[in-house]
Amino acid sequence: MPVVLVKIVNGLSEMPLPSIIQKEELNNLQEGVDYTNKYFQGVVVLSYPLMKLEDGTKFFKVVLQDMSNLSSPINSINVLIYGKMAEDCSRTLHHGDTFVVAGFKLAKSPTLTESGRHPCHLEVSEDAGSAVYVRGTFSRICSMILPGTESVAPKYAYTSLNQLKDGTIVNLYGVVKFFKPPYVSKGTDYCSVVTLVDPSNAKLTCTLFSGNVHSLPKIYKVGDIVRFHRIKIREYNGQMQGITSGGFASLTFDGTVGSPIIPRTSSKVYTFMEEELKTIKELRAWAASNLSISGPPAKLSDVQPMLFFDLTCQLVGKARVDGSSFLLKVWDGTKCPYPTWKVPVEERDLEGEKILLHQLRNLTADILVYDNHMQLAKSLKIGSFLRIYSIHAKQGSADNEDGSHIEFHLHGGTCYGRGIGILPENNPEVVELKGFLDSVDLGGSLDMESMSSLEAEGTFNNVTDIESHLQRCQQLPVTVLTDHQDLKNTDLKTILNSPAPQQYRIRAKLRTYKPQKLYQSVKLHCSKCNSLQEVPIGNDLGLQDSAVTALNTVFHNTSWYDSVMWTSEDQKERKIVIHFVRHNELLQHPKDTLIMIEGGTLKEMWKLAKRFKCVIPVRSVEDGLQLLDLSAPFLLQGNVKYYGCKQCSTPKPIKSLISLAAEQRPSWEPSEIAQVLGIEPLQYVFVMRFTLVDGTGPLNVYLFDYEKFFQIPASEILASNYLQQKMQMTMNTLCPPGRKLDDLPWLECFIKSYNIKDETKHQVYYQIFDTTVAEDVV
DNA sequence: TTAGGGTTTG
Repeated sequence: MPVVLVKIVNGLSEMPLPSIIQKEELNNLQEGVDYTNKYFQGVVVLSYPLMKLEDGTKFFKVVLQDMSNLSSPINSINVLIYGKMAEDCSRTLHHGDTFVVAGFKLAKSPTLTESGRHPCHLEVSEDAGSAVYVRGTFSRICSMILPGTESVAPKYAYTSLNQLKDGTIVNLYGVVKFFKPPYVSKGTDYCSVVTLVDPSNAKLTCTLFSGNVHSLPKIYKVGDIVRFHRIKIREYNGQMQGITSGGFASLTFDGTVGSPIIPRTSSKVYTFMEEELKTIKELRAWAASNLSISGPPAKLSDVQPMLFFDLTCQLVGKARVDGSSFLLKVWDGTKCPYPTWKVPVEERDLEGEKILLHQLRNLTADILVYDNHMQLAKSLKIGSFLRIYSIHAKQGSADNEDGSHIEFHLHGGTCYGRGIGILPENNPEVVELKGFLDSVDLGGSLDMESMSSLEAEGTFNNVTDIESHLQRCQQLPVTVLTDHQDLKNTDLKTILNSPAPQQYRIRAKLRTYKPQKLYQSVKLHCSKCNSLQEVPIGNDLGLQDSAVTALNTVFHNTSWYDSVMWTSEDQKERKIVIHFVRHNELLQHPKDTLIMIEGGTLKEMWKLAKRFKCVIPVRSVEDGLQLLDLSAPFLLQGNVKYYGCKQCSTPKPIKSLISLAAEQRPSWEPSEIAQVLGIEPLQYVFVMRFTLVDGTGPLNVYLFDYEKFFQIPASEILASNYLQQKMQMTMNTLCPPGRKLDDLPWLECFIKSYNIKDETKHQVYYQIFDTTVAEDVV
């Protein structure tokens, strides 16, 4: 039997044991029996320090309690572990863990054992062919934080949301469908309104009050899961309503499938047992298919005018504005693609690190908060991490001088959950944001926008400085060579009159280009057969095939993935199956997890792709899973749909992915996935025709670019308005609309000529190589 | 007591 040391914390509810081995009860253990194919399972109630025996062998001893036989006079046993396994176990095992020992030897204990303990002990080692499995319990984690709380857990009953009755006080679980972060009420308390749903399809809106903001649920986003204890149910306007009663307590959990189950609470004592772990997992799985939970919150770079959005950010400055509004200056490391409004405030009223405020001046957003939000805003600490809910990105008024700017308002009131939440430093999204903020280069290049703000701040002394800088910019070529700097320029006429193939350096102007609608320039290219094809558009075309047609869909819980099936609520009662690929028997963090989906719509797949590392649309066939027809993407990752070449691919069964899943740290690279699945991946590419002029003659050259020329990956542009705008701006710089030929900027390019011959004709084509848009243009 | 979900109009 292989040696396996598996640590499962908050993972699977069942041990991933080989089916050949069978469970043995404590009271059946007898000397002289062969336990090679048996296992014993118990909870670690005692462990001793790791020791070395006289011959140097490592030795570790634990006491396991048989939880299924607690009433028996003998309910625990010593386990002696030898060698490397002793070392591994001493590091891995903790009090309260469930420990499975397979393939052990049973021997009589040489000394008198304590009362209640079995007279024999288990001997475990790699040499004896033993295998051990460890499952950390949640109560262990709680007990580490709060020693002694796990053994006295009262048993709670939970009421489902469709069973609530007027005038009762109940315990319940729910998935957050809507919430208002705690705000100062007009009375004496903080208030938070939370709407919950659960698999009974009932809905409950709870109005929670507390003088202490920390005793209200710490909900950060829709989809979080809460457990409420002692909430009072009342009828209000013909509907059930929850309201805080004496002794109200709550736990809040991240609702993401596979993420660590760590309760957020201010309670000093709470219980959390295995059963409840199961409830959270069930609710997560239910919510994943039944609730529309938006993807990651917007960044400043995604902001669209006229919309409301939630922003996760860091506070860098704050200032009093007037009696009804207050200014928060925040950043998230990205830049809003539109000019943003700067709220004028008195220098002396602005709180925050002056140098940092200056450094971040082009990255901060001014958010004006009104009325009831002012009190909380004033109390915020500079440097803290916030999530501001339902910020209004308002188009600046047109009569204003710079009419196109965006203003950020947090209006008064709490409609739509409008408010400010303070995120703790250990919140995973804050940890991620901090990492990102640290990586932001504050040096930055001197772009036009930062120039004008510098001017406003007096760094540029007068208008002439700016004009001369502008002129200098215009003289520099807008594209540059990445190689071949030593070549001399050739004029276009000479190129046209020369035989192909050859390579040239040219200096020319871009008179026109095709396609004018830039999104039409994105194609899919097969590097094997050299074919080009259009990118399939939008809708579910090609994914119809993934419908789960048969009720007896192979519902495999195999060794390498876990499967969950849902039925959609609509009349079609569509079946959706998601298969979560495990790694070393464990479910990983969603961001590291590959999932496979049957019966999902493209929209659902996009949503899942935002949460999980990869999504592969599949269908079930008799002997397992297989890819859909290659009209559908074979993989969705991030914002990108990956397609395979129908002509050059030989799809293999999905189980070919096992080899990748078994890697130490599966990277789930699209290229690797394609390779093991027998797919020849198509690459996204920009294909454009530039008409260049230099006074000697026009020349049509083709641009065939994956990402080098525009410094924008062709694969990502279709999913990003921001990148499309950026590309449009670049093209406007290369070929400014409405400009006379004389006023067009120069491009420096490296081009190759080549021959295309067929039976009837012979033509010379030209293609741009080793050229990129200049740094100050991007 | 407060608020009782469904965007300000600065």
